[in-house]
Amino acid sequence: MAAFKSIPGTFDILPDGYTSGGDYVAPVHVWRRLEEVVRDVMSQYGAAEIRTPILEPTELIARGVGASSDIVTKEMFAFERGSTNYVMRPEVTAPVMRSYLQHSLAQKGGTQRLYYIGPCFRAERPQKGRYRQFHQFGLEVIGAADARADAETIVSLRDILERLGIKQYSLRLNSLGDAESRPAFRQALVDYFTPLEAELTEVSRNRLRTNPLRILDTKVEKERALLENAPRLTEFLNEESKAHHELVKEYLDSAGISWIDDPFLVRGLDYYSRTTYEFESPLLGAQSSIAGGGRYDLLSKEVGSKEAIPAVGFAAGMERIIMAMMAEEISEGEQDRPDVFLVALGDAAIAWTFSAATRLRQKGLKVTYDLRGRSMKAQMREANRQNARFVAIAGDDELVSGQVQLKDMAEGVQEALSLDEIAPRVASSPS
RNA sequence: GUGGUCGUAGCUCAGUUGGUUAGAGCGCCAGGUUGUGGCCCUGGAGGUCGGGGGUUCAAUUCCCCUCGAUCACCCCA
Repeated sequence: MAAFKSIPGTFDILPDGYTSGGDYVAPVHVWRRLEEVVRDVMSQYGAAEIRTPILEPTELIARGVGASSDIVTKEMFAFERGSTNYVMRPEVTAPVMRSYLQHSLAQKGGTQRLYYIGPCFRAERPQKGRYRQFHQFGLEVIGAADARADAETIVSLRDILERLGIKQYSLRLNSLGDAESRPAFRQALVDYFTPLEAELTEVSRNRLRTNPLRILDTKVEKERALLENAPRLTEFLNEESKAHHELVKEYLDSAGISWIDDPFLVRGLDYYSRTTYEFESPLLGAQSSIAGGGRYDLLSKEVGSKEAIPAVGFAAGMERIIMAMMAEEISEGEQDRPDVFLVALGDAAIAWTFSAATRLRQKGLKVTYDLRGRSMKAQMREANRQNARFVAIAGDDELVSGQVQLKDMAEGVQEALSLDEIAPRVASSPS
């Protein structure tokens, strides 16, 4: 038993994949593959990367998520130091908005398309697909009210999933209406359910007070039946919101995306408006959401902007996407492998490996060698384990002649070459 | 925060109806090959049987607590 272990709900990503308590953690090259695809697709959409601090003022996040104080006190890693309250960011939308305002990015002309990749932290009890340190990537399109912006975020996410080879996912879509319709609907829902309170589960009774829209999420049969006659969000949308929603759906159709209109899809927070959506995978258990997004025209004012700045975006859970990739048995890119592994026989050759490696690396090759002075057999085994393309063998004879034996590990053939001939030879061979 | 299940080697798991030195496969190390990997054979290292307490002549095994893992609820920004 090791003396120290990683904090519950956190995990190491190693060069090789491993299982821990039955949980598979994908090797680092899978993560890099995902990140590459994200960067690639994001740049196709004209999005630029933004990196914001892990630590943010607690107040920023508290304003962002609204007054649901439970989230701040119980679900976040927050602490006080001196007179400042810090929080380890639980999401990146509010930080990006903060950064946008802080640096007056609105002055950079038109809309900002910003994407991020990085860790987030929530103090929840871990379960499948839910960790205390987890990783998200996301896109925020700030300064655009146009329905194309809403659709664009969805299409970019679709592109990323497709590029990764993920086939099994679904997209649910809804409109939450604007600053007037949402509170009206919320009130109507409360008015409808209050007389029925006795028929609700305890959970839903709590939601009735704290977050009535969440009742729409219920999985209880009886409550779903009650919802049949409940007020419909769509009835509360004004003409502009309806038109916006229709337009988003038209754009999605033209992009060839299939979606499900789900009037029960809600987000917990008040700053969302109009478009809201969720990508789900059927392969992930209870935490089936792989990405969620929507329009948040009201956030900017919550975090201190004088004017409302229209914005739309999504956040995607990288752990869950990788779980989906693993479940679909997607081949996940390649592990890094050395071009040349140097095998040394004898003390003179051991000293030679260092200078030879330096020289070959300066020519751009990936070069490794054994650091423990082991037997030739062990060195060959190590070269094989590292999946080296070539092995360069040097003993006393080779050091005298100035030529080493370069062995092609896949072909099993070898030839005598000088050190300077190695790089061209490796380059001419198919990797 | 609540509940279910589970903790034996690096990994996946046997096992002990409580009884001398706790096993296998894979992985790791080495030898079989005096300078050649993968396959095969042989050998080896590696475990205070998650931790603490209790019952007992004796606990890895039974009981309690605790920690951890996992799944679900809650929450979901």
